[in-house]
Order: sequence, then structure tokens, then C-alpha cells
Amino acid sequence: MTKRNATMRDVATRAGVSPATVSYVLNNRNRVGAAVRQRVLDAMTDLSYYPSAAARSLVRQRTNLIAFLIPHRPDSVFLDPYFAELMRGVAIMADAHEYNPVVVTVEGHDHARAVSARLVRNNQVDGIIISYLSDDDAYLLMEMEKATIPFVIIGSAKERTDAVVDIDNCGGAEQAITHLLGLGHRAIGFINGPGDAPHAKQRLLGVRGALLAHDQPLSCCTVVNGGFSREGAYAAMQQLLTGNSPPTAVFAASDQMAVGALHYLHERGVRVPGDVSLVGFDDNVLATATYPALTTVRQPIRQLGEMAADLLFKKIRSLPLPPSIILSTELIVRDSTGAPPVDIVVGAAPHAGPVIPALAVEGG
Amino acid sequence: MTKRNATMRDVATRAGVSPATVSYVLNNRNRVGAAVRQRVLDAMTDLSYYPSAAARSLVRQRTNLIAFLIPHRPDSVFLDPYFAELMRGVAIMADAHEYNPVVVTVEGHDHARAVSARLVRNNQVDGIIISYLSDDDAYLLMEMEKATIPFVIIGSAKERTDAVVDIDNCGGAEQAITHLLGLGHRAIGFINGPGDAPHAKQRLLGVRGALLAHDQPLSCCTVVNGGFSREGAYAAMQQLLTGNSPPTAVFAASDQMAVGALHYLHERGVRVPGDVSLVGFDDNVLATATYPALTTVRQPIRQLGEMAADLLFKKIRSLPLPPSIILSTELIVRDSTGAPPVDIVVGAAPHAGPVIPALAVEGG
DNA sequence: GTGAAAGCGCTAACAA
DNA sequence: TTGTTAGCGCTTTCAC
Repeated sequence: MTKRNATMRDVATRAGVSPATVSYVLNNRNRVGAAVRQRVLDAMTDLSYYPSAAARSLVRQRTNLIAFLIPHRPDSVFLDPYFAELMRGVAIMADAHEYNPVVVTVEGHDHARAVSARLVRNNQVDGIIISYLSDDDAYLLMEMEKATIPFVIIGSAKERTDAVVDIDNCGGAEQAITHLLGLGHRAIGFINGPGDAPHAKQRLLGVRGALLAHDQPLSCCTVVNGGFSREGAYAAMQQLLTGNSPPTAVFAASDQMAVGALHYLHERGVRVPGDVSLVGFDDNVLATATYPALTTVRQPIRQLGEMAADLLFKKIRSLPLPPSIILSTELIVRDSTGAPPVDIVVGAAPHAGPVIPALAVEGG
Repeated sequence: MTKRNATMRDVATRAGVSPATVSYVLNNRNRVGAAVRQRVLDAMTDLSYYPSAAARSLVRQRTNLIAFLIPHRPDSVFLDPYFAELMRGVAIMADAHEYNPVVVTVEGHDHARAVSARLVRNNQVDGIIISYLSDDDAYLLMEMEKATIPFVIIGSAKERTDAVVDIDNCGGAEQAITHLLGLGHRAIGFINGPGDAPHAKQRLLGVRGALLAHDQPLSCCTVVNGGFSREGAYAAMQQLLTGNSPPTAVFAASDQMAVGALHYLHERGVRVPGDVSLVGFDDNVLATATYPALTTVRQPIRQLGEMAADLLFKKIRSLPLPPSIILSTELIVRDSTGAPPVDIVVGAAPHAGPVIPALAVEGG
């Protein structure tokens, strides 16, 4: 910068008015005379004047910035399409409110708490959105509430307070299982995430709920842990197929895991959906990149981000809040699901499992 | 907020010192006596004092914020793993410099220019990173330079100035073609992006370069436009295979397009890499989600983001700048490439194209 | 309708 | 080593 930016004082001088008047024009306050107003406006253009955000923040005690906290795992935070899409929703809604999101990475709850406090206490942002940190954020939630910081947590399973937005994990899983049941499958594998992850817990609940709702014994669904990773799901799929009651359909609790499962099936020469049907969860870019394209449960991630931001703005403005926000999922049927193999769907007796050529070859 | 946050004055009073001393302690300035220092520190903790970012920005004329401008296409900005990964690189580097990135979405060059000016002129951020806007950002570049705003553009093909960071698109394409040539392929299809996209242009240059370097006629490579989309690539693949010199290998200028091409091949029953080899570009999540996993040219996207941020900080601090930053790509060989079908690789005469069962069936 | 003046909370000369 | 003080650029009573 060679020369100083124009300030309000400069504009005032040039327009032959007081700084206060310039401020009035800027904020459409006290009706300013049309002539004066125009002079001020012209002066602004002439000097290419831009009001200082810092000065404004200082006096208004408001920054028009919100923080978007994301866990800073060493490797793959953003890589997950999930966060990107969430971020997008937040950005869109923030924009609509003339706010901008500041991306802040944190490592763990304690750090998140410390950072949150600092961010708001020192007026760096007006509010905070925290996305999935890990399994147990009840503590964080309490701390934040106590600190009277305007904040919203995305996807905390712990409690349904007015500070949390989430998708209906339970309902989503129900949709998947109901679909499979409807196709005639009676031996289903469920590759879930680790049992301590809140959304994994809820999805398990949904699976059981669907089974019960259709008068099926819980035993017709084998649950294995795929660790929410591709590799984990690959191993889980192997476990399912080599077990003593191989399923004719598999529900993976994420598209990422569905891809891992699919890899195994491909390698074994198992046809999808001919021999085994597969359902994912997420409906992200991966779902249509696979062959066959995945039938999957669509999460409205972007909308989740939008709702989070919207809720946050309500809090910042002390507006009345909705009791809780849980977004519905939608089953997207593509090419990875179909009826179970014929010899299975006919017999009501304990089935013999799908016909799996590659496996048969491996035999012993 | 029920009660006011503690200010520096409060801390000063409680510690029995002047505000200046508190400031000194805060910034490790003038050596402050150990005893006094401790008293101040204690007072800060007692009052849970956090310095006001706004006040600090106002007086220091610096915000410790940078803007990350991304094009706000209605649909799929963040959805593209590219931006997410870029963002991540920026966030990481910013963090290391005690900065935070503010996400700002813009629509088109004019908007970008207006927003950039405002952001910096009103001290909302200290610098700006602009990611791929579109084909021609030479104008924007000039405007920004003239405005003496610290900024960096990611992936502008127009000029190699010290304000641009990019990856070596040309070299990447060369790697892909060289790999295919080395495998013995002599009939290659190139599914590129639209000809007016700068990186598409450069990749075409790379393809030609590789051909020339290996004494192959340009005619052995058929170029078609896949529009950088999955659907476009699907159609392009069809065009290639049904053309009068069907290739034994195809290089798609993005993994997204490779997926589209793969879809077509799958549907036609064309084996990959048995009948046709396929190479992508990017190495994002998609590359390993497909079956077979894609051989692809890896772009160091995260590093690109990091370099952009790093360069920006150098500019903000008026440090000496490197002449230009072009990052190298790396060929990742996976399962989608192999030698051409035998009847092809042997004969040196004009070949008959790969054996494509499905196509043969469709016949006339 | 417009202006004068008092801060918002901090930093950085300059004094002491 | 520590304190005094003058702003940074804006908003906002309160007069006129």
C-alpha cells in the first residue's frame, strides 16, 4: 500500500459535511437530505471509500463472521466429501445473512473448547458451528452453554437440545433395511461403524427397528464393524461371506464402506446385485462412481450445514428457536440392489447362502 | 452475554499496573519485571481476559485473516473433491502462520474483483487467495495487481507471474501418455476438457509432447471433448470406441471423466485393462473407488493450497518472492492399465481395434 | 436534518 | 522497567 485508504473523515471533508453524516448515509439512518446524501455518495465513489471492518466491529461489538470448527485429523478431514458439502451449506446460508465463515481446525474437545471461548470472547466471531468432533461431546456442549456463546453443534447424538442439528440416522437405516426386506432378503449383513460412534449406534437402532416392524427376528441380520473405512469394510465383507450364514444383501453404513465391500465382492467374482445386494449410506460422489451404481440412503448434508448456520443466526439474534432439528434421509434406489438369488427366495427353510463362484472355487 | 467481557483496563486495575504494561505482557514487548508480569498474567486468568481482535485489528491495521475466494457455481463447487482438498491445504498453512481463512464465494470475475477490493480496502482480510475462476483471468490479475492487494491466484494459465501457483498440467499429461506408450499402446484416445479451459490446453500440449518425444505421429492419438464431466466422458468414450480407429488405451483428463468412460466400458462389457487401458488425472477419492482401481496422474492439490497460502504470506510481509511455483505431478499406476490386446501389439499394420464382445454383438 | 464529541479496546511513542 | 497519552475509524447519543 503506497497511500492510506480513504477514511470516513476524508469523505466528510470532501462532501463538506461531518463524519456523523457520512455514517448516517452509510447506514441509512436519520433521514439525510437528498442533496447532502448525494454529495456524500459522490465523495465516497471519488475516494473509493470502503468502511473499515475493524473499526466497525470494535464499536458495534459484532464482526459478521462465524467460525466453522472442524476436527483436524492429520490426514483426511476435508478429503471426506462430507465436510466439504457441510461447509458449502454453511457458506451459502452465511452469505444469505451477510456473514462469512472462518475455517478453524481444532484437535479434540479441549482444544475446541479453548478455541471457541477465545474466538467469541475476543470478538473474533459472533458465533460458532462445530461439526462432528467425536463420540462424546456432552461435556463440550455443557461448557459452551455455560459460557453463553452462540453456538451450534452438528451431529451430536448425546442430547437433543436446541443447540444441535442432525440427520435422522435411525430413520435412514430403517429405510435401507425396509427396502431390502421388501425385495425379499431374509439374510442381511450390516456393516456398521464402530459401536461407540453415536451415528453408528443410531443406525443400528434403525436396523433393528425395521426388522421388528416387519416381524423379522433380529438374528436374520448379522452386524459387523467396518470402522467407517474402506479397508475395514473390505474385511467386514469377507467376514460376512465366509461366515456360516452368508447374507444375500448387505447394508453398509457409509458409501465409503460400501465401496470397500464392493471391492471384495468384485474380487471374489460375486455378482452385484445378482448374488448379493448392496446398500450404502450418504449418497456422495462415490455412490455413482462404482459399478453398479449404489442404492444408498441420501443424507441432506448441504441442508444440514444450512440449517446449522440458520440456527446459529437465530441464536446470535436471540430469536425464538425451534426445539430441535432432525433432517430426514431419502432412499435412492440404483443398480446395486435386487431380489435375492432364486434358490434362496423360494425356500423358507434355513438357506444355503448365495451362489458364490469364486468362493466355491476357493472351497476349503 | 450477561456481563461485559473483561478489558485490558480491567486487567490493569486488578494487577495494579497501567494498561500499557498489560499490553507489553501480552506482546512480550519491553522486558517487564518478572513479578509484575506474573501479577498481570494472574489477573488475566482471574478475569478470563481475551484481547479484543477488533481493537487489535483497528490499531495494527492487520486482521490475521485471509480470504479464500471460490467460484459459487450453483451446484457443485465444494462437491468437487478438488476444492475441499485445496481448502485444506490453505487452512493448514494459514494455521501455521496464525492466520485463519475466511471462505468467500463469488460469481464471476467482476464480482470477484469487487469483493476483493472491498475485502482488503476495508481491512477485513490481509490478503486473498483466488482459486480457479474460469478460463480467462488475465484481466482480473491486472486489476488486482494495480490495486496493490496482496493476492495469489491458483491455477491461472494465462501468465506465469509471481502471483500464480499451479500444477504442471503439461508434464502430468506427458507422464500418462508415456506410460501408455511404454506399455505398447499405439492407438490412444484422449478425453480432454473443453478446449478453452487453460488446463485442458496444457494437458493437450503434454499429450502431444509425449507423442513427439517418442517419435509417434500425432495421428495415433484421437482427441475428444469430455467436458470435464462424467456424462461428457461417457459420450466421448462411446465416440472413441465406435469411431473408425478404436483405441486400445484411453487417457481421461480427470478422474471424474475416467469414471464416466469406465461406465461406458463396463456397460459394453469391455474389459479394463484387458481390452482397453484407462488412465485418469487427479488421484482423488474416485480413483480407488472404481473397479479396477485407476491408474492416474496425481495432482498435489493440498500442497498447491499450502503453497498458495505460503506465497500469500510472503507477499503480505513483503518478503522476496519465488519467480513462479509449478508443482509436479506423479503417475500412480494401479489396475486399469496394462499391455494392449495381443493381436494388436504384434501387428504393426493398421490395427483392427480391440476385441470388444459387446460391441461386436451390437455389430451393425 | 445535521454536527460535536465521547468512546469501542487496543498499541506505541514518548516520558518518567 | 513502567506509566501517560494520543490515536486507529467508526457509531451514536445529545444538542441545535
